[in-house]
Amino acid sequence: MQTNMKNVIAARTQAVPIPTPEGEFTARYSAQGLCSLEFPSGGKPRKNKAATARPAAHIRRWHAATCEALSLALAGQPPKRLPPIDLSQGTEFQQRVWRTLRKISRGRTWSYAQVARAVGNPKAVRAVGGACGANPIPVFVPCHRVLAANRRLGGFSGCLNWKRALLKVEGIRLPDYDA
DNA sequence: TAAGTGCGTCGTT
DNA sequence: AACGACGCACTTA
Repeated sequence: MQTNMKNVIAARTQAVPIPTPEGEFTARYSAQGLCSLEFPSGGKPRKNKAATARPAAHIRRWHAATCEALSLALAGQPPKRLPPIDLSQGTEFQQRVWRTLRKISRGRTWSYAQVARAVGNPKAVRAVGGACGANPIPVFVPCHRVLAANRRLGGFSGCLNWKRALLKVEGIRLPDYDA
């Protein structure tokens, strides 16, 4: 994605921290809803980082849903409610992939090839991997449920341990050699 | 079986 | 034109 586009998005979105036992996630909201979720970075305590303005009421509502859903997800539980999900920043192909990922139910896994078939480009297997890597809302758009064909772990844009952890709390067993 | 190599394929940069 | 969060066929031990 072009950097200037990123800047535009950054300028029009609001970042809100989410403290969890696992560290501080960051949620970003556009006018349409939750547009990105970031894993805790390095574990910085976050100093007096330019105290962002108190979010508007509708964003506070969305954020409450996000926090609750994230907390549940980290425990392997389904969300009671979710904020609106804004995937509009992706390309056509990426959005097709991301929408497909949302259909993978909790506790199940698909292969990259399966996802490729589902989006109608059976041969675009590697491209699906690329789209997963570009997923702006991990956890809620469950790219961690996509494994390589041999049922090995495959990759993850964040640290692979997050993928392992999320699969684990969902009760998904991986071959020993991935442990 | 297990591990390694090579190559097709396709969206993105 | 180059690069992957892949998959598959095909060696080697």
